[in-house]
This record gives sequence, C-alpha cells and structure tokens, in this order.
Amino acid sequence: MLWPSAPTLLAPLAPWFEVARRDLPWRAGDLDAPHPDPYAVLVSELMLQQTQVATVIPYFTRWMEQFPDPEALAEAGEDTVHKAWEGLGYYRRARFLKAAAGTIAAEGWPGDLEGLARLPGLGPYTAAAVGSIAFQWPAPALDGNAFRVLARLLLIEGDPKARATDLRVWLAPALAAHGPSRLTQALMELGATVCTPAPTCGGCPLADRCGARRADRTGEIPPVAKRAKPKASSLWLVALEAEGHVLLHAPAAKGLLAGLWRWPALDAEAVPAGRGAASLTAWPGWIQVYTHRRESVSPLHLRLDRRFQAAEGLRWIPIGDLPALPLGKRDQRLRDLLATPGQRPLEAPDPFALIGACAAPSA
DNA sequence: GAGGCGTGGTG
DNA sequence: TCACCAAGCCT
Repeated sequence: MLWPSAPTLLAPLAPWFEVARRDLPWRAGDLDAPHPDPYAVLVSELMLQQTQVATVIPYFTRWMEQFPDPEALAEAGEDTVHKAWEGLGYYRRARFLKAAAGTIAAEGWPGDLEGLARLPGLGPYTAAAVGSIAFQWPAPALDGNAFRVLARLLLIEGDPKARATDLRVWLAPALAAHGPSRLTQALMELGATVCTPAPTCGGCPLADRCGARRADRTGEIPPVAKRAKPKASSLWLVALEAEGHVLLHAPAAKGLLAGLWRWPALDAEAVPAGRGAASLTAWPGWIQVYTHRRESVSPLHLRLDRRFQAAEGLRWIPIGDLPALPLGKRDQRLRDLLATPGQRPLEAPDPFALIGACAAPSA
C-alpha cells in the first residue's frame, strides 16, 4: 500500500459533516458519545441495507413507535413484524432483526465486533456500522458508498471490494483520530450525497486530493458490476372467494416473498388460456419486477358458492382479516382490486382447472 | 462465489 | 422502456 495517511487525507470530512449532515431520525446529536439508543441504530442499519434513506424514514419512525425496544420486538408475532415491514422489501431482514432482538433481550448487547457479527443479518458492514455508530468502536464500516469514495480518492483500479482488508487496516487510524461515529457516517454521507455514481465534485471536501478527479476518471472508477438478466414468467394470480373467505398461501420459510401471505398463482405457460368464463372477473394485468425476475401478472377473481378442502399450505381467510396480513406489492395490488369493479375476462384458465390446482387431492 | 432476495427512484 | 442503482447478507 502506498496510500497517504488516512487521518490526514480524510481530515476535511469531519468539519464538512458537521455542516452537511442530514437530520435523520436515528442520528444522535452528540457524535462523540456512545449512542443513547443502540437499538435505534440496529433497526436503521437493517432497514438501510440496499434501501435508500428516503424510503426508510417513515418505516423507521413507525417501527420505533410499535417496537420501541428489543423486548417489544422479540415478543411480537411474525405477522405483526412482517406487517410493519410490508413494502420495504427483503423481508428476511425483518426476521433477522426480530431474532437479533431476542438475543439482545435475553443476553444483553454483545461486547465486541465479533459478537455483533454473530447476530443474524449482520455481516461485516452492518456489524462495523453498529459498532462504530452505536458504541464508538474503531471498526471500519465499508458499504457501497464508502467503497466508491475510497476507490476514487485512492485511485483503486478494479473492484474496490477486493481490497476490503487493506482498506480497513488503512482506515482504522482515521476512525480513532476523528471519532468512529463521525467518520463512519461522514464517509457514507459523502458517498450518498456528493460522491454518487455521477458525482458533483464541486461540493466535495476531498476534491483537491482525489485521485480519480485528478485523472479525470470518476466516470469509470469504480467499475460497474455486471448483473444477470431477470428471468421472465407469466402467471394467473387468483382470488378465490367463497362464504366470506378468500384462499391464501400461508407464509413460506424461504424463497421469494418468504414470510408473507400470497395469493395462489398459476403458471400461465402450464395452464393455457381458454375463453373467459362468465363466473370470472378480471382486471388489466401488469409487469411485476423483482431483482431477478419479471412476472407478467394477470389478476382474476373467482366466486364460488361453497368452500372446498384446500391443498397443503393454503388457508381460507375471512375477508375481514385480509388487511391485517402482510402481503408483497404484487398481492396487495390484487387485494386492492377486489374493491374495484372488474370485467369478464377475454381469456382465462378454465375455472375447474383453477379450483383443481388449489384443492386437496380427494381421498 | 455466484445467485437469490423487493421495491422505488432516476437519467 | 430500460438499465442501473440503494447504508448487504446468506447459502
């Protein structure tokens, strides 16, 4: 490593952050003391994984009112916790957070970085972020923002994540010199607001010492990662209603939308469309986008006179209970459509095929 | 170590 | 419309 000393190179970050820092509901006023509520830091860090600040703020505020401490969260039911997380995505985080709260409620807070990293859902970044922001431990927290800022500042070629170990060793003295909480947050704040993928170097306190700027290469450092093409699929999304109940999948333990209730879905490739039956209602479909999938969703509503024995994993739910169940955006959309008039579908699967796909095998 | 995991915003 | 991104983690 031929990098200049971190405490010196990063010194302008501290005074810049005092002026430029955003007022966020999980931030402490005093950056030199341990945080008054480590749990608030933990909640915010889990919510902020792969999620923007503006999206997180209202969820964080409601969450802290509903689950004000680890004990309250640990005692809450799974559906209640997922309902509070509904719409935020990556729902596994909610289960990790509840499990971590259970450990903290039972055993107290871990006393070191390794202990934090053993909590579910806390990897190298989040453990260091909680350690530095909540407890003032000199643990370098490297997230996407920090990697981008440091890659440009130090003119690192290739993927800066490959240099994570070197960067942590290099950064640690700067945390000690300028305050772990202050420097950790300042580095990320700079990446989030100034040293963005398309940076505005005019407002950067480190512009005079930035290697990428000097070389006029901020557009190519760090390099963009390739990503896989999403897989395409199409499905019928079906609300089966009978006797004041609707049929839903109970939450799964893993996979897409695990932890949430879901409408039954039929693969449109496997169940070909015929002429729409008079007993069916339909609405215009839409493309549901996930990180690795693109679903063409065709929403349907089928009313029956009587319930039938539901297949394994499916449950009849009183319609009045629907608002309390956690659903993903796709399934919320069909739930909300049920309150608006639909039309007889131009094409749809045979109603008997729908029922057959959702019924228990008859003995 | 590559794939899987949600959703909303932006150019 | 589309590509890319946003305070990652787990398997």
